[in-house]
Amino acid sequence: MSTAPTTPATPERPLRRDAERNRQRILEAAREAFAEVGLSVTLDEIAHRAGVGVGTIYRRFPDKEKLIDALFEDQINGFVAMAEECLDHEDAWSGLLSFFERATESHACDRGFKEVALSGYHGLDRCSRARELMLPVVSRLVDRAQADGSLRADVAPTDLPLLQLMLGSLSDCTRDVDPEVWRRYLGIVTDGLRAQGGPPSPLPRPPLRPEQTQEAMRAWRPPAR
Amino acid sequence: MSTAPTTPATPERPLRRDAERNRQRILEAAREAFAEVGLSVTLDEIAHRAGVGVGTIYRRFPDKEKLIDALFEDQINGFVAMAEECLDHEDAWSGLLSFFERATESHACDRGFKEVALSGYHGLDRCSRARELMLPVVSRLVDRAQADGSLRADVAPTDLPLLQLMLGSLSDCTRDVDPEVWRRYLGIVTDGLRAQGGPPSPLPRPPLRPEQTQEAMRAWRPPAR
DNA sequence: CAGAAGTGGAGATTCGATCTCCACTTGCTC
DNA sequence: GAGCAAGTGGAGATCGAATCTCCACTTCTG
Repeated sequence: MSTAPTTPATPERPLRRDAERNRQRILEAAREAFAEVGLSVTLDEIAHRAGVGVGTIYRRFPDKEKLIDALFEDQINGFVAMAEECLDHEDAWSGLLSFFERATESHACDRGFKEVALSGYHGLDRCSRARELMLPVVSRLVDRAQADGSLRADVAPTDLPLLQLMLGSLSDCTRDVDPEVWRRYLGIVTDGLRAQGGPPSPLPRPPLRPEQTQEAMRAWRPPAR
Repeated sequence: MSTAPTTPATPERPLRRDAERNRQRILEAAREAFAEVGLSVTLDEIAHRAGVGVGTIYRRFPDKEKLIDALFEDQINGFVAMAEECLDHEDAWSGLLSFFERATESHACDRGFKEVALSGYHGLDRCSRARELMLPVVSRLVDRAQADGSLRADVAPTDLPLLQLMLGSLSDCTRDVDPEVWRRYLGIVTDGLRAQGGPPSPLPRPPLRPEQTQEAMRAWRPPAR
């Protein structure tokens, strides 16, 4: 969300003023484009949004992967920090819910981030290292909520990323139709995770209308080969 | 599953015996390949599996789309029939569950079918006509289960295809790791759909181990552009 | 104002798919 | 079993979409 304080280039020799300005524009445009379209946006598209030529991008970043790595490092570390904060909720269940909701939200708002966070995407060392930090934190969230009897006993920490993945693909194809409707399905899933039944919790969003559903399905794309 | 009685070519003039045999091989190979890989398998791959050259495929089918349309017509009609059968369960809830389970199963076993059933995939007239028949049937399944108080009152018929879509993308990336684990997540989701809480229903499959989860995530691919 | 730094964007390159084409092979009919 | 229409394989024409290169030109800075 915030324009992160991305590394201001190696200060071996400072960039010319116009060059530095372009560098920032590229980073900004890339963040935007990755968020909207996903990691598959072309560099041509990014260059266009930044108002520069492709050549300018290649002058600053050796290749597309390096650009991605530079861009998402902060974001993925922030994600881990968010999970840790959720451990501090005094109520274990609401801590878990809060993690779940914020995680799904990040995925819904930023396709690029979702792809970096969920997939292997080879060659993003810094990002994949951060990903490894997640499982332990998630385990503690799960343990805590099972210990106090709010989370059903038969779910495991490894279930969470997979549930995230499911919700992520839903939000991916509903985003243009109703960008918040994923909350409805998150509600259904989390009701399915509670240990003791009670009445279902009210769903935070109304269902899609039939035409909206049609449109969402039309927006669905099979996974890339 | 069954080798459907696909239209035996226009009987204007019967094919030579070897040609008809090849035609069947192509259909069979295509069914297999679409199921395993999805609609994006190349015709080269299909030709290879069928033990014929690409040219032979093009002699029988004007293009890839026609081949797909021919292949999935029966299957999608069968799907609608299956949904109608589920209306006959005397218990509304188990009818709904049964539909849900069998639908997810078809998607898990056949990537091609999933893509035809869920996405718009333009230009498959016969298939898309069949898809339109679904909503009314699903509505009756939902109504019935709400009328007898087993299904939570705030879900709508349009929720079902979207829940299917979620489960479908899960099964897509877990299929090589544990082809049945989608049942676990189906269990969580359907627990979230029940009207009155009770104890959670036992999950039909154990969770994935951490390495398996890693592998499943590695198998995840972002939607095609 | 000189020269170093930076730039744009056409196009070289690679890749992976669909579909064409024709010299050759096979099956059917008489 | 001969002759010919039907059928075949698969190399390669063709398309499209992406990454990345290159260099004549522009812009900054000391």
